[in-house]
Amino acid sequence: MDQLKALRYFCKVVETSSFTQAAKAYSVPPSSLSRRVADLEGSLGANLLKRTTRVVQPTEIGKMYYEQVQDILHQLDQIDEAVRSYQARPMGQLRISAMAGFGESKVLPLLDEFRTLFPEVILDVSLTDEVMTLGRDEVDIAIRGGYAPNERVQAIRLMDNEFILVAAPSYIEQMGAPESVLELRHHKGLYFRTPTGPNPWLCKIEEEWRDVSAPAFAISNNGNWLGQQAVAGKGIMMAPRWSLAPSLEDGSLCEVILDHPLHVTQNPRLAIFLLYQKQRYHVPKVKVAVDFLVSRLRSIDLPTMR
Amino acid sequence: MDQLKALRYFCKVVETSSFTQAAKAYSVPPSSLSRRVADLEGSLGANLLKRTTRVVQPTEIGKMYYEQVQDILHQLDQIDEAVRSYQARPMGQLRISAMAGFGESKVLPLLDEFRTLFPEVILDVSLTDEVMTLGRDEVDIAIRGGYAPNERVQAIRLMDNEFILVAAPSYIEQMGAPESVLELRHHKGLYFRTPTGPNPWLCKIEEEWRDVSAPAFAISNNGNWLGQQAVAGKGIMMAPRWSLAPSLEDGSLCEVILDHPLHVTQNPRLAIFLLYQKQRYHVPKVKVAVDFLVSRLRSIDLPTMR
DNA sequence: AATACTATTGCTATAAAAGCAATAGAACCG
DNA sequence: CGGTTCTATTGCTTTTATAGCAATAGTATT
Repeated sequence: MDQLKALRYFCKVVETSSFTQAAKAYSVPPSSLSRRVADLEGSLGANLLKRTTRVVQPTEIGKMYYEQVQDILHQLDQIDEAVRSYQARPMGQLRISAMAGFGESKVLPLLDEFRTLFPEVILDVSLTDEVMTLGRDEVDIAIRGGYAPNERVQAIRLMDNEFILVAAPSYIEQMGAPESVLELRHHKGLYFRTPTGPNPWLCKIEEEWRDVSAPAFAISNNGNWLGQQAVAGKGIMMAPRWSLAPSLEDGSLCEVILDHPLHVTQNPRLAIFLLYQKQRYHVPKVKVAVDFLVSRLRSIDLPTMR
Repeated sequence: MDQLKALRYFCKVVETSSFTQAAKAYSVPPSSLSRRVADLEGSLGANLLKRTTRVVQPTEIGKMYYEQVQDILHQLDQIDEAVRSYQARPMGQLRISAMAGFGESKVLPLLDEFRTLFPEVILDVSLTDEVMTLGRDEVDIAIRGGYAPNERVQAIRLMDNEFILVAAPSYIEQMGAPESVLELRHHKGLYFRTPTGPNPWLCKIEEEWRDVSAPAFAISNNGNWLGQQAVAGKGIMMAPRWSLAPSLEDGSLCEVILDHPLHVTQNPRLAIFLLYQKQRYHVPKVKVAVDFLVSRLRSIDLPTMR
């Protein structure tokens, strides 16, 4: 029995809830699927599908089997792709997902150079703060603020993601510079909205986390606009240090130092990571893109670091 | 082409470095293997093996392919076993690995009951502080002081593993009760040796970790013997709270409280976990054993908890 | 009750793998 | 250095298993 074929057939049947549909997908008669799946069930000694002539649905054990087998088939496909393309040139579609702000200011400017280096790689960059699932077929490379979700994913630390409090000189002149975190309640906060909600301002006072957010003047998921608001003296803002270099240099924004350090999460060492699947590193297009992005984005970090 | 068969053949060839040997393992002529592997290479468009008539060894890409394929085949086998045994009674050999001290005092006493409940399950318990690799075929259930090594392994917290400092009344009478961690240097330490070396005594003074171990009077990997030494007033000892309930109750040992809390690792919330592979939870023997051990060992925890 | 769609089964044709014997290449040994 | 032995591969035949088709039986829908 060609077990692998049987597994593929079985999965397709589960996905389409139909032998006929699944058969069409593989361009074979439904009888073939019926036989292969029956073989599979026979060799396992368990019924995987509840079948009436009208409805096909997996049994409890069938569901479990499907979940796991599907994952395995997916892994196999990936390995095959890796080997198949191993000795080929970097080419084909490459999907990159990056956090909106970081992607726009740091990643996009690099892509022209990348395209001249590897013209056969077609880039598909999506900037979003939604969390994409690496591992399913959707994304080749992700740039995120989180660690690796599992051991099949490699995470490379690109740079710190330390958030600092900034405001325009005009704002400070008008409102006065806060010196204590408790004074923030009398200020105007500009908040970045993540998919999980606006980022609060936290600080640890005597081993206890407290939310010392200022009243919100504006909330947006668009960092640029928030930055403009801050520069215009509309409010005070927590933003990642890497995004502030130009504004701090030309003096349009100043860092505000308080009695307690301010954070946006309880996680102490926030950082930005580049994520990819280890299995796929040997696919040429993935390899060159990972290496390129890591080399370029790590070098950006150097002047910011201390 | 039966791809799965080809993969199995390929792996066996890599493992034995020989088509002939691999063929024997599957009781088929070597020509079959040669053809299947050749097919595989054809479909991948890559040479997996360097072959002379005398030596067979994987190419660079072949090695990579082997590693990954082997893992996948292993997963498949496990899933199949889970499904095959799904509706069977709990039976067969079940391997449990537990930390020596905890296993002896907490796990072994339960096994008679387990055996009467599930007489067809043959228990194979190994007590060792060496770290066993769950995931390879060696162990079904492990009881350890660490978290899950990857997302395929489920970890269930059984109880705290807080270490406290204890000594016999006679020892305290003779040596005096230490009040500060810095006084420990004038005491006699009894140390438990883990595979990574004797457990030092650490404490955090002003955000800084310091080793405040007493000079060693005795070191052993046998907790029982160390306990006897402590009861005999030979020295002072750091031991997990769960192991001390009897001694503390009958007064043969007393807890020693110092100015700073003492630890044996920098990890703050030490605990004991039961580990098993999620994939295998549906294998009846594994399921009943996990459920049994968790229910029994968690209930032990209750009187110790606060 | 008739219709339309479904999964399954019996049968035949076809494709693929197994098995065997023969061949060619590589190391070993006297 | 030539013979021996063990190896992987290849040509050919037999055997097995799958594909493909047509017919059947079952289940919803109208």
